[in-house]
Amino acid sequence: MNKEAALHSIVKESIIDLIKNGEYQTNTKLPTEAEFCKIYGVSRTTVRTALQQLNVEGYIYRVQGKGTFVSENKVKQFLTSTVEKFSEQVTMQGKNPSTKVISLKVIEANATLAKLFKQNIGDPVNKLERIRYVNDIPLQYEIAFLPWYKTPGLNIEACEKSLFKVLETQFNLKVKKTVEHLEFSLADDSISDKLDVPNGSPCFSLETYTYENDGSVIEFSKTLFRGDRAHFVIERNY
Amino acid sequence: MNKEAALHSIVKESIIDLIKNGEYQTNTKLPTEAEFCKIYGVSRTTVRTALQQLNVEGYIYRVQGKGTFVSENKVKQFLTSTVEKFSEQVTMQGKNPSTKVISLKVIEANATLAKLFKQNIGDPVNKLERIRYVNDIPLQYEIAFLPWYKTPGLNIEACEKSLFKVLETQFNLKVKKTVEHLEFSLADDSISDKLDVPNGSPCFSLETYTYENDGSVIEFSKTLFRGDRAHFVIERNY
DNA sequence: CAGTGGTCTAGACCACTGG
DNA sequence: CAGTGGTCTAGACCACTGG
Repeated sequence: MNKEAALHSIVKESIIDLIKNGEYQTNTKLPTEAEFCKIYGVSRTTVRTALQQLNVEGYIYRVQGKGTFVSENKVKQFLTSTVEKFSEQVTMQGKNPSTKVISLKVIEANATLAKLFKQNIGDPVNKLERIRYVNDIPLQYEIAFLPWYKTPGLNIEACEKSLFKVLETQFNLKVKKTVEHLEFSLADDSISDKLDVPNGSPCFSLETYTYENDGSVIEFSKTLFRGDRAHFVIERNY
Repeated sequence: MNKEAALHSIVKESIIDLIKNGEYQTNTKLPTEAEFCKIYGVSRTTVRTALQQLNVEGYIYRVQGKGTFVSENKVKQFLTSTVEKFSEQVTMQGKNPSTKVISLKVIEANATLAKLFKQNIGDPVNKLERIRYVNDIPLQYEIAFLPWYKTPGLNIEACEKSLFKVLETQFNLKVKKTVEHLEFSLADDSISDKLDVPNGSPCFSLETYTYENDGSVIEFSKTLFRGDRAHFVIERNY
């Protein structure tokens, strides 16, 4: 189903692995572009494409005239990857993540969901409720909606891990864009119960729209974070 | 002082201008890569570099086999550009932005600032306090610190506009990276007074570290947003 | 000065779109 | 099938770094 990965992706993933395995240590110098060309047997353009992406994603930094270096192994809680990399991020902070699926059911689309997914009212939609814990204390409560025709047979086991990974491997859906809205809100009865906080506690409300290549929405989710335990880090390279 | 802009930057800025002027309308097709090559008399690589950046920044979207299109003119409140593009963002939402400089003074670096800017304790640091209003209602209160040796003679008039623009044009400092920390906080006496909200009102606290090319910090700021009026949108393209 | 990343060119082949 | 963006190569010149 999947076409072969592009060369620059292979180079990129390979370098990420080497960084994670400790082959390339933090703040040490990576091979030069010319050396990478030889190592992987590809052109400089291909190496540069890989390195540019690693730079944007924060793995490396580059200094003209000096070289390319491995970034510090800091915790990068990109807002845009809260769904995708929850477990990994928490683990990197030396804590223990877990996910509990509250429910996974197929519901009928209401007017809002029908419009969002370009379906008709009453068409089937997967509704997934999850709570995520860090060291067994609840951090976030999440409700996700996915149109059934794009994600038939979504199963609970897969949802206990990464939803994004499931979309890509099981349904061959490639995420092109995400738009997130972050606001302040207060825990109501239902939320305070799920996050184990008093009614009226401060929370972050994060609504996420996930788009496919063709511009259609493949996921809409609403996540509530405990205000006393959530901390977002946004890092951007220019 | 500034070296000449790269060709791809010139192409990029030119296309942004044409979009803003309405030459290229929302959701219509842009010229093809080949056409841009002819228009600007540059290679396809140069055109693609420009278009790739425009894609990441949300100006355009691309569909293989079809073409390149102008994105919808939505409000993009990138968290990372709250400082830089405050006025522009607010204006796009049809509202009236204003900035009031509370104070601009030179203080002596304490231990934290000294360490951050790699200076000695007691070295001079610019301290800038501002309040930003939308339709004359306060939205955010900001304290920014900039090491004096990098920003000598910073003046109040410049600070009423864009600090980032001043850094670039007046001091020739190019921003390479920003790291922002977003947390929940409650307004204390001082803040509640400045933002005109009751003591204990919910706020967003956003701490920003701004880095130069060589990895040194050129700005540290702490901004408090009114929780009842702030709404962040984070958009990312893949 | 040699080493290294930044910019740019010209050209080739591919995958996807839509008639 | 022609048109269009995606990937890749080989090669050139430049700006910046640090001995």
